[in-house]
Amino acid sequence: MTSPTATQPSHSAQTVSRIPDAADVGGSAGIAAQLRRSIFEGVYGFSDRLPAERHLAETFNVSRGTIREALRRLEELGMVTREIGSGTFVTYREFAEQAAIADVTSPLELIDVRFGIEPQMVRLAIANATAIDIERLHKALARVESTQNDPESFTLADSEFHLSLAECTRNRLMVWLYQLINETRTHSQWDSMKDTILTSERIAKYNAQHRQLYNAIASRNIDTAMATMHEHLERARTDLIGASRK
Amino acid sequence: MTSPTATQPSHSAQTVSRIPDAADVGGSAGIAAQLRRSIFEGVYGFSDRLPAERHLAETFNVSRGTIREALRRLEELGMVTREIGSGTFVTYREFAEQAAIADVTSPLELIDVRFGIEPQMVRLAIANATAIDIERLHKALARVESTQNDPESFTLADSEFHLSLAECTRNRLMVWLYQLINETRTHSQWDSMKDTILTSERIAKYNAQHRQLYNAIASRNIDTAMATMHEHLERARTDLIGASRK
DNA sequence: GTATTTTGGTCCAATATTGGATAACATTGT
DNA sequence: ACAATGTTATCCAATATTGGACCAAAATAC
Repeated sequence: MTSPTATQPSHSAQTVSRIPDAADVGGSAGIAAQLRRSIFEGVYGFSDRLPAERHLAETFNVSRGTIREALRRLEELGMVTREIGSGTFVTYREFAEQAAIADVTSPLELIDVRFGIEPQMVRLAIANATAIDIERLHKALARVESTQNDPESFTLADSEFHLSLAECTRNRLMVWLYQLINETRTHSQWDSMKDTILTSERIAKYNAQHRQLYNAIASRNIDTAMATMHEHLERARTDLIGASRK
Repeated sequence: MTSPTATQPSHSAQTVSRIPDAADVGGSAGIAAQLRRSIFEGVYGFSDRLPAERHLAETFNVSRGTIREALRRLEELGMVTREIGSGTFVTYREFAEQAAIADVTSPLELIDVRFGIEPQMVRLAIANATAIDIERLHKALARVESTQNDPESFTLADSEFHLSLAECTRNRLMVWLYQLINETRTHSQWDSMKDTILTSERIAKYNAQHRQLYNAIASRNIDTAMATMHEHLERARTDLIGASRK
């Protein structure tokens, strides 16, 4: 075996020596390659669950042990994590173009930008928000207030609250920009610091400011609203600097 | 596997193992994948209500608990929020294409956003600009000043000047955002108005402000710089409103 | 206004499914 | 003969699914 020509299957394409695809290699290595490619291609997106090992064994027509070996390789590559009783989940996330920017942006840089955008958002919101916008902002407020103890869900709800505020401006460019800023917020190094920073005490204080901000906007009190937003961002910056000192 | 040809046809044959789609994996994970895809595709748009849990349970032919688990995953990803007695609502906003946003953004909306960004840019520029940044800003100033009579090239050089200012902040997110704003600027309705607005007299006045701004930044005079930037934007807004009245 | 219906939120216990682990054996290539 | 890999089988621990019931908030009907 091993004569190079012997491997060519072909009746048709023998002219070009076909480079064996990684997936053609039999066994766990080939299966790992196929799964990896599927993940790269987006067949399985971030946080998706792969078919169960026993199902994969059946579809690939191999034993479960082989599948487990293949998955072990993917796990080593950091592309999946496996949870007993639950399944195998994709942890690989493909990056959008903006992810490059988002990844190099520090939380402090983010705050600096927000210091420009958000007070202006408050001003425009007071000038342009309709009753429907205020109502939506109120719902977002209720949601963020209901996440007292979980940093993860607070971060999410907080983003939604500020995005609702952006929508109050009735300025589509503003909304779009703020979406991009929010995106950066989830991808930046903030992600790894939030558990340290967001104690339930701090969350409570942030939420007090959220409510104050809402009240000021709903009553069209621009001075209070602007002042509150400044305090809000100043507090965020202070907490951030305090955390990076440690 | 001795006979190489027997088992692996690999291309073109029917035995290629088809990897099940993410949506085909059973249970809550598969349902979450299907719902997520529907949201991405716009079947359920922003703020739309998803079918009731009990209804989804019937549709997917699974128990309500499974549906709830799938929805919990979507909630975790920030794609939906759930309200007792009301329903499950989509909170995922589709990123509109940049060009589409640019086309529907009015020059006045653009000015409103710049009113937030640019004064902050001035502040950060004074705090962070290096000698090299100041030098680059100076060159940009020279270029914009040399375009006294041509609205087209003034618009271009003006964009470059403000972008150089953005670079003075040493904040990559700021630079990136301002590039997007500049993009909008060239696509917006501004394009059709600039020949009316940009008389050589107005260009001269804008450039006087550019120089004043540069001098204030180079000498780190923040009060003068901020005031000048406000005047600059205010003048742009006034000229714009004046033009749209005609 | 009140009453009814609909909706998501929660808990329970029985059952099914999943990944983790091990052992005995088969196949392949060296 | 040897080592590596794949196969088959079995059991375990953790989790998911199911079907049911009831609750609380919101919407709807009256």
